[in-house]
Amino acid sequence: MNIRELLNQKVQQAMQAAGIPADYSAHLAPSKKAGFGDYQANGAMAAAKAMKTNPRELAQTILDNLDLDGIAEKTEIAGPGFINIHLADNWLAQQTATLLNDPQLGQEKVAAPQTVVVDYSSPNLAKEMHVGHLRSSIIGDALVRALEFQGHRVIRQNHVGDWGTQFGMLIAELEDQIEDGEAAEFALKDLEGFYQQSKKHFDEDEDFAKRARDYVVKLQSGDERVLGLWEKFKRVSLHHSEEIYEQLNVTLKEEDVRGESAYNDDLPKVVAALKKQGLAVEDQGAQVVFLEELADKEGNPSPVIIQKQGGGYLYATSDLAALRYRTQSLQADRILYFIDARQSLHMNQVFTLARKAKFVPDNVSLEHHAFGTMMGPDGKPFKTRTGGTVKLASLLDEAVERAAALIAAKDPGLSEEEKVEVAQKVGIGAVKYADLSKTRTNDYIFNWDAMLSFEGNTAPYLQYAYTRIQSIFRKAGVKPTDLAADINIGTEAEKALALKLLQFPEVLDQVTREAYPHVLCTYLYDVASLFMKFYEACPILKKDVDTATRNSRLGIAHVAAQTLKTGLDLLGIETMEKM
RNA sequence: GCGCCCGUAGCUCAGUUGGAUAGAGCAUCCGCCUUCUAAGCGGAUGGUCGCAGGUUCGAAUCCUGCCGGGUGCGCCA
Repeated sequence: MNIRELLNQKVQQAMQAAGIPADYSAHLAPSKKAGFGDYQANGAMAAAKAMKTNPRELAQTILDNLDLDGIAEKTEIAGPGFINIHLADNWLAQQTATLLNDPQLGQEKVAAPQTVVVDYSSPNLAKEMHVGHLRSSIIGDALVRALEFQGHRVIRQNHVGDWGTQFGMLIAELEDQIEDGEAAEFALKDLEGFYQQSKKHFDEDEDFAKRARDYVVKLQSGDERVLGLWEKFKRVSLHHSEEIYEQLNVTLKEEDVRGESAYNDDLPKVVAALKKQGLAVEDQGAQVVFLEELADKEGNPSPVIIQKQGGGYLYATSDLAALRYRTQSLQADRILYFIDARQSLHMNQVFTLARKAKFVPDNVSLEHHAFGTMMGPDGKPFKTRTGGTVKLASLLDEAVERAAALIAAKDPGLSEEEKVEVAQKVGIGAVKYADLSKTRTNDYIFNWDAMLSFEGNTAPYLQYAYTRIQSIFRKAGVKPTDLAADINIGTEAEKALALKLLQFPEVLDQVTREAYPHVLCTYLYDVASLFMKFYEACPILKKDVDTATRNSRLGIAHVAAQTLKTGLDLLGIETMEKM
């Protein structure tokens, strides 16, 4: 049940019955102010303008044709031609009751599922994961979960950086250390340190550097021994990423990894295809495509190098190969990339070129969902005190430690085991929510105190709202599944909460359409706030509450809890029974 | 130089193909617990929506110019 869609259809029909051409939309939206009903249709004004008639009169004609019997208790025209719709309490109560035992919470599985390929996280295996990988990993994962919840077929693609010149250097270093008798796992325990060390050798030791360059060639020509060392390195580095995903509660698994190296065999084919089509031309010894589509003011086309002089390939080439794989082999209808905004030009070039070369059919949607940089509290890029890159692992550890300290200070009477669980879920949830709740396209300021303040629009506030409801059920000794599907709405607080709960599907629509998880965050915060108000205004277990009212309110509370739990789960944030 | 993103309350942020009196949280101030978790709720203060024009019934939103910040622009990924 999607209220917005239902009302939109009804108003749309009424508009057509009123003689308005079908291309004018009802422009239906939730009302912004309490006095303006629950939903408003703003389409009459634009239509009247085009038809050169009086907007209020046209709105009246639409109302005359609008049948909302049983759904709305009142419709009215306001201002220059707004149509305000006041939904009926009975209808809202009935609809809420249908959510009681519905794990989908009103979100029906889509009738025509799409195959959606989502490219996210994609760390460079040469180094340890750092804060720069956080946003892609958690925003991408939230979208993946939301799309699956709607019933789409989602294919995760972790396009890890596992190829390129730096691997020659890393393999040479690994070889040296293994000869010294160290196991690969031990040598690579500190991946970041290992990288620095190998870089140092490369810069300072000419023989080492020569060997490193030689290994790049051997790697590319398939030398078995070098390939073996490379595999060993990759396995350890991937294992490190998997540990991070597990702690972060990100759903990426080993089988979702398809790194750059997977496309090695396709790279010459991509170049050959582009040359054959006359798109790629030789320029200063390299193979270059000049895109007039992205030309500057003077008409200079935008160059994309797909093969270096000397024959090496670049990441534009492997991104093109990946696009071919995703459309041809994976049969994607939609491909989403969660990559830093700084790569916007690159993505634009790759998409433009892929279309031009017919690697991707017109009906496949290519979407770069960019995001800004993570800044420190001073507004500058987030770094350690010494100016180094912040490792993701230490950031997450610190989050859990800080959460544990707060729990210890509050002392809510939890067992040791519960404290560990709550610290984990609150700490990680706080970090993720702080990020997910901001519009992804902007840079965002990372601030420990704000995200863990346990007040306002934070993960702990939402988690707390959930535990409050669980506490009510524990106290009542009632299983939610035993509740009769009988809900009554008698107060403003109940109505406002019920209406909000029924809007879950329409919010998810927007989230997956625009790839904006912050919309879901705002929604869940509204749910939690409205529940808190309901909790204050509507006693449930107190003496003077009659059984019918008590059960109805338990029902509303249960749907609120499920909405919070499910919504947070779609964001990759866990809930707990007590905190 | 050119491209892309951004500029909203002291701070952090919302604002749904242009809609009604621009909204939250934090901070500050004032209230509310012997009764379902006060990690909560209610109220108050706080705005030239960067600046200037334009488009129209209507602009934070669209267009143009300027100011300020970020980021990117041929052989790294």
